[in-house]
Amino acid sequence: MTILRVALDVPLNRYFDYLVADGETVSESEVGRRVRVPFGRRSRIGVIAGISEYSELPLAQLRAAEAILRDLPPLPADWFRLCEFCASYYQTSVGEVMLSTLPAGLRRLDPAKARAPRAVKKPPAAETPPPLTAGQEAVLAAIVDPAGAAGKASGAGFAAYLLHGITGSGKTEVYLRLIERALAAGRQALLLVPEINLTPQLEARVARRFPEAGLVSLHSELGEAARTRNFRAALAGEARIVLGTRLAVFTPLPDLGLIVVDEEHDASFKQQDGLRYSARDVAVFRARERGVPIVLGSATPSLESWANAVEPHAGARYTLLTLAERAVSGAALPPVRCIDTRREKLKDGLSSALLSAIEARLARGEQSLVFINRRGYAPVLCCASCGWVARCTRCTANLVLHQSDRRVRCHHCGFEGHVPRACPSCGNQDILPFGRGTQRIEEVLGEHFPAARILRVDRDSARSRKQWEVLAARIHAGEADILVGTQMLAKGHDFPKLTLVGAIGADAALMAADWRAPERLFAQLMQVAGRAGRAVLPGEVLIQTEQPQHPLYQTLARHDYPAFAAMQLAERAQAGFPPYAYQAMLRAEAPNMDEALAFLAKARAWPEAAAHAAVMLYDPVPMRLARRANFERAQLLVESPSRRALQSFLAPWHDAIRNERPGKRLRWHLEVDPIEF
DNA sequence: AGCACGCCGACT
DNA sequence: GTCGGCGTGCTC
Repeated sequence: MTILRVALDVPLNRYFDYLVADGETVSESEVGRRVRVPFGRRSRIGVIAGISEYSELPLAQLRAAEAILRDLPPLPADWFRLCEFCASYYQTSVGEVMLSTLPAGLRRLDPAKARAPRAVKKPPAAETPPPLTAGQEAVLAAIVDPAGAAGKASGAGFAAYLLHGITGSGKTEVYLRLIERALAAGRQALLLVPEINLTPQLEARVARRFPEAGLVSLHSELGEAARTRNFRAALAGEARIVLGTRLAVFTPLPDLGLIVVDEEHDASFKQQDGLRYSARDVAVFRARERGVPIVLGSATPSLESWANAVEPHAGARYTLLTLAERAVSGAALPPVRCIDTRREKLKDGLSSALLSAIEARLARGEQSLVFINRRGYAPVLCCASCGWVARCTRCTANLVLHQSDRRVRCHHCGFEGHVPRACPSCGNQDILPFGRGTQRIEEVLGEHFPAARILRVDRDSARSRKQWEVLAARIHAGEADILVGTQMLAKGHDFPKLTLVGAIGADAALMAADWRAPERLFAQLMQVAGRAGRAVLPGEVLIQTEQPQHPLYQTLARHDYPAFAAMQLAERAQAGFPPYAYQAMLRAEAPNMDEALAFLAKARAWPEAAAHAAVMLYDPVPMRLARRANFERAQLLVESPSRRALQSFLAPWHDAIRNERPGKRLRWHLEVDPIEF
């Protein structure tokens, strides 16, 4: 008797056994194919995870599979191991991992007729690679040649490298050379990037360099058909290079020989809903499991990765490689200077030093960038006479004034409303904006420099990839003198005429309750500072701050990431925070805070918790944004110095919570390795 | 997760 | 009298 063991998209962590349909012959080679099966009263698409002679259930309870779908090559064995690892590590079911990482087109009951793949447009000439710098040569020499690992036993070729390269040091060229080696050895390469929308030129560059490699990209903005097509090409081995965002880490690659994670510190590698995984961590597991090298690159590595590379007790899990020089000769790192804003009265948030620096750029026909990580006009709208503040009725948050379209918006739930003419509380007409966002800075700069062409770049002005590309093209064409923008502007693009970066409002991150805020701020400022003077023109970075002596700014001014990281790691070690502890977060949301807290308290009181001595459960507390979209939210932190101990606690605990069957109005989830608090 | 079944309150 | 609330249980 042949039994199909099928993974299905249900939160039950087991496979489901099916009989083979009449007349079907099934062999071991069907493992990895999709299958349509009856489940409950409807049909579903599953994946054949195994074939067996026996079932634990009486045969009479088994139903027959409806059809095995043979439109794709079977998913490979290492893809199953990857999904199984993720299911167990992130406390979800195998079926959910497997099915949720397939493109929607492959989960369809009625498979759309596969259109013939469009002929791949081959880019014109393959371009000549630029000569390598000494630093790049050294880095490449230190990385085990994937070709050497080819054909060896599983695990033999694994090595993890942390490539710490300052902005403009030519990390991308290193990636390209490594990809070249992998391709030459007949292997596939997987290149993960944080947000492909912001880096269309990277895709173009890879395509130009490897016109024969059938490069495909995989990211969430891709249409369903294109995503299915690209997934298929990767699985069939036709695409030799896959470039994608976090979801691409699950792409089946039969000849995988190299993984690169660019900007590995970036928070967008962490999926924040559904299956809450870290694509960077999954990538490292995958490389180890497949026995291939992985390179994590960043100018400001995550402290987790940094510790893995430099901490003696981490046993040098990663090999640290450094690119300390900019690749373009003469393009030095821009000097970074703090402007002490305690010494002068600011004009609408801008210091005279920053204003005159912008003025000098205008006079020379160069571009300036003002970085402020807050969109909208003003974060607070307040009545001058009674103190009323515009608040979101559904969230514990203030409404943000968006002057450009005279609306107020909640940045957490999407609520939108008119700007009130008068104070709803006392009727006073003086409703005033407090604080500054990109729109207000844009306005203020317009008043100071009426002749300047100012361009604002934030999630409001660049909603889609297309809009952002149009803006980027205008900046490149020199159609803007001053750019005002959020974090968005810090990524990807090089603007040759940009020689001044001014950062305002950065201090907010120093006061933040989130202990990861300094790490993020340092990375953001380093990244945005890297926009200045990337070509021949020298650049300059000015940071407005009330704490110019702060070690974060001091190390930043010296471009000394290692010193900053050492400082942060010392603080983390002292406080017992990651990477010196492993964490999981149980979150609950309900119409009432009491319900959410009661649920967590019950979970905390799980009797068997006492048996896990190495695991510590904190008290349930309301989240910082305690109410969002009419749900009261609370969380419970679980922590252990041992990842293994945490894992062995989580699995039975998670089961116990699931069996509790909390009320219908309560939603909860467990997140492993949370990064947001 | 869906989607059944099943047992108690306010409506044509 | 029944329409519908959500508690409980199952899915190979």
